[in-house]
Amino acid sequence: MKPIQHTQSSCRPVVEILDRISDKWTVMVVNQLGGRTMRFSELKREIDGISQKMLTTTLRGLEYDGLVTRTVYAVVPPRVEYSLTDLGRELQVPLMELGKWAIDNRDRMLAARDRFTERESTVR
Amino acid sequence: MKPIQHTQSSCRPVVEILDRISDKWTVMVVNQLGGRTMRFSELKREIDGISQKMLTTTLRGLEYDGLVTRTVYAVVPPRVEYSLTDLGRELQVPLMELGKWAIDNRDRMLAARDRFTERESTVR
DNA sequence: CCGGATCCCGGTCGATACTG
DNA sequence: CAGTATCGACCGGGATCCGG
Repeated sequence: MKPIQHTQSSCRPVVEILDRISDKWTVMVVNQLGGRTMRFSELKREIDGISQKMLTTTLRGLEYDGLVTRTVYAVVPPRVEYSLTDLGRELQVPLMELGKWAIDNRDRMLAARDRFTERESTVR
Repeated sequence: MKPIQHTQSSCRPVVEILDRISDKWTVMVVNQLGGRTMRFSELKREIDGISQKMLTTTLRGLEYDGLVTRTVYAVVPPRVEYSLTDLGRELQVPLMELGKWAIDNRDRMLAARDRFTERESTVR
């Protein structure tokens, strides 16, 4: 009968949600999709380094979670468009800040890595 | 000689940084570590579902990236303490907002999943 | 041709056991 | 207590095939 420490992190459910939204490709896709509607190939072109398989998987997950809408046009060649839902646009707010942090602090992280490596080589 | 579209997402470097900071366990560790210093076992206890291996790996990565400080006390039993650096505390700001979003919108995501599943079964 | 499904392979993750 | 070692399971990436 231990008292439950209700810190946010000791909850399995939160981990489960974080596992979906704090994924590298999820962050990239939601940030890229921001605002406007985009085609599959357009997303693939813009998001550097993503494989078509992972883009498909990520978009399916986002659709399942109600963050993205998928619209198929029965034309040839096929045309499939993706856009954020309301929930997706709300998620985009914290994700964009994360992306901004990444851009702003990249150099500091790289510098820290250099210091770490250098420190290691002097200690040994 | 194609013109470079300098949208944030088409930069490999940003993907590389995002890959490190938008990782499930990284988010959990930084959020848990917020403010105060913690021991290895304390982190392991608080972060639900993390394995000792992934905690070690994640902490090593965070140390390498200059986000966390690792302090070893030469006592027996061993005592190793971890705390956020200045850079880590700055990263914590967007990460906590992401965690907050996860908590606030969990139900909406679960509801969306139900709708998705239901829709699938009716279409078929 | 576009969007995506499938197969194979290599790397990563997790559980368990062991050590200073 | 705070890790390392090991091994099987799973996941991501690339190549290839396919349906409209």
